[in-house]
Amino acid sequence: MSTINDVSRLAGVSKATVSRVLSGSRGVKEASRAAVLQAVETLNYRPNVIAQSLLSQSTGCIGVICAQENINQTTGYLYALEKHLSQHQKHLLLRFASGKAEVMHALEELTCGLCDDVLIIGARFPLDIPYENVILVDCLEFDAANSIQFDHAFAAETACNYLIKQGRRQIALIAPETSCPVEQVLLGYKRALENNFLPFNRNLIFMDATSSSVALQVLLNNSTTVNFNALLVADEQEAQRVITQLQAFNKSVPGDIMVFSLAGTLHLPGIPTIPAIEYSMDAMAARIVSRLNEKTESVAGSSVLRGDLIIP
Amino acid sequence: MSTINDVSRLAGVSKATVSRVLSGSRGVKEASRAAVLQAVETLNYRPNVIAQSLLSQSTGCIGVICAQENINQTTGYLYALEKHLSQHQKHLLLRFASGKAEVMHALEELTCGLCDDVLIIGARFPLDIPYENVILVDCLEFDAANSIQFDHAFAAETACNYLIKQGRRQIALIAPETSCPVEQVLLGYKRALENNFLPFNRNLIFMDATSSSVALQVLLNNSTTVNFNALLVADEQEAQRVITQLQAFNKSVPGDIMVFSLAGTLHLPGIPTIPAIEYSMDAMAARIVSRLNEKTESVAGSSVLRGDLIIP
DNA sequence: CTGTTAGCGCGTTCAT
DNA sequence: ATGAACGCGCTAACAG
Repeated sequence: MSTINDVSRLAGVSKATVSRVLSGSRGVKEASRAAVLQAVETLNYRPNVIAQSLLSQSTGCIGVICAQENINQTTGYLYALEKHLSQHQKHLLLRFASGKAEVMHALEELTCGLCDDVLIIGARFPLDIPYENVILVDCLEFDAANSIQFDHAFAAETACNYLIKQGRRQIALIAPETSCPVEQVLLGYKRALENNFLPFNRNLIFMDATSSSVALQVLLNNSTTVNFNALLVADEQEAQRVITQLQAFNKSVPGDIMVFSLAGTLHLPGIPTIPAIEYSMDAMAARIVSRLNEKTESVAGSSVLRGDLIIP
Repeated sequence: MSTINDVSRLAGVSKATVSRVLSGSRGVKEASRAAVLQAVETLNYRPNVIAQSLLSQSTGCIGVICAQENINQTTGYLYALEKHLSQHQKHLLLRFASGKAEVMHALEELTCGLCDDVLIIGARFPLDIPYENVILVDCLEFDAANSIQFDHAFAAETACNYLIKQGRRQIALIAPETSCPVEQVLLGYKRALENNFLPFNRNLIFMDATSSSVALQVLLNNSTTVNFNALLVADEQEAQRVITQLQAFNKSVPGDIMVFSLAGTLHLPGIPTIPAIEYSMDAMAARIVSRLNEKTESVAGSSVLRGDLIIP
């Protein structure tokens, strides 16, 4: 790769002039401007962004650490994020990490000058970040200063209200800690029940189950004593899993049991659409990018994103 | 962020000594080594990788341009790739691009010193790359020097052989140019037919159809004159789409028509598994990383990856 | 064993 | 208008 020295030599001017032509172009004699442009063309010169970064102390790289346990998801959110970032001349440095140790390790590697800022997405474990320029997206810390949250309480409340209006008053909830922030979900769940003057039945709630399959089985086994005609699950994958299991036990969906996904739908042909809360990945990306730009002006804070109700 | 100067000042040694301690640690007096380590600790100093990159002329960043038309896929391949790359101390710089212009634009932005190498994945359009350090993965150019190809001919041949052994001798093929390399697929398709002494029926082949739905409809409308009891499609998404359409026309799957996906399965609960060719993303990632390391030793070439047959 | 010097490629003074 | 010089943070070569 040719450098600015090669260009200045070929054009018969100094490095400074070359630099001037390529950046501002102001106050340069037309002759030398043309010569520089010509030399740039023949040498196919492009300024080395690393050298520029060293000087400007910013690389334009945004680290994105995906901490989702549930990796088998669509690229939807990465796509939306990348589109918004590249529109703002920023690069997306991708990293997957499961568990706190891996996240912190990735963070170490990205914050040595490589990335201007780092996003941590979907961590379902506590995380105390010692760095400034880190934004937590849909992570556990609710009150962290620099975080963008999905309003899971709102989602659960909306879900319950919808189900209740559909005549489903016995709503089971299977939401393991690893897939969603349980306190938030439970908060919304209870709020909806209260507002509809319905009793809270602890036997319908499964938050600590290691496996959602086991939780559902407990429900099915006790179905003579514990009634339920709706089921709230963390995401669409969980939904499909429980639907299969329900059908194996002769429960029709949504006839007997209405299954509701608290996060997203897959929109795949062949899969029947179920009611769900869906978060706009585009809105999320927009929020993130605006936050990144805000940071330059040293404004910060926590913001909350609410999902749309999808009705099949 | 503190610099090497801060450390050297605090430790009372020169920058060079600090550098020595942090890299080689060989031939440094124990006293000053301890002083440096102490200063590093208190200042929480970490070398700036950008400055190191400027000197070493390599950033450890690998650009990955995803040119898939079909974006709604799983993160599977990105996950596998990132895991392999980070294992080799390399960073994955992600970029989505549709169409040649966008790909070339992304390439321009990444090859200005930011990325040591660039991967272009899944481009279904011609692409003449003017740069050295670019590897084409599952792209159109079959004979490009630096490419890693999926053996689509082998996939189609395997698929047909399997279907024929299952008693399906009228195999329709819907493979639009945008989703797979048509020549390759057709090659394998024809080879299998020849080896099984079956006639080639042009009316079963749809390669240029703008929409696979239209193609299938042509087949269904002509079903009195053109028989088919198996259907080869590009990927699982296509498969689910055509299955829905087939069922709407009272064709049972796989009873009347066996649908075969030429690339991948989703393995989602709720979706019945169909026969398919599945490429190991882990094997692909391993191949890519080994090619990346080979390049350092200036060895190159084209290699081909074959997929596994998945039987439901 | 360690400090000094030079230079990676670039932008930005400060002179001229 | 433009060239020389400096510095971004770091490592490598040389000298002591």
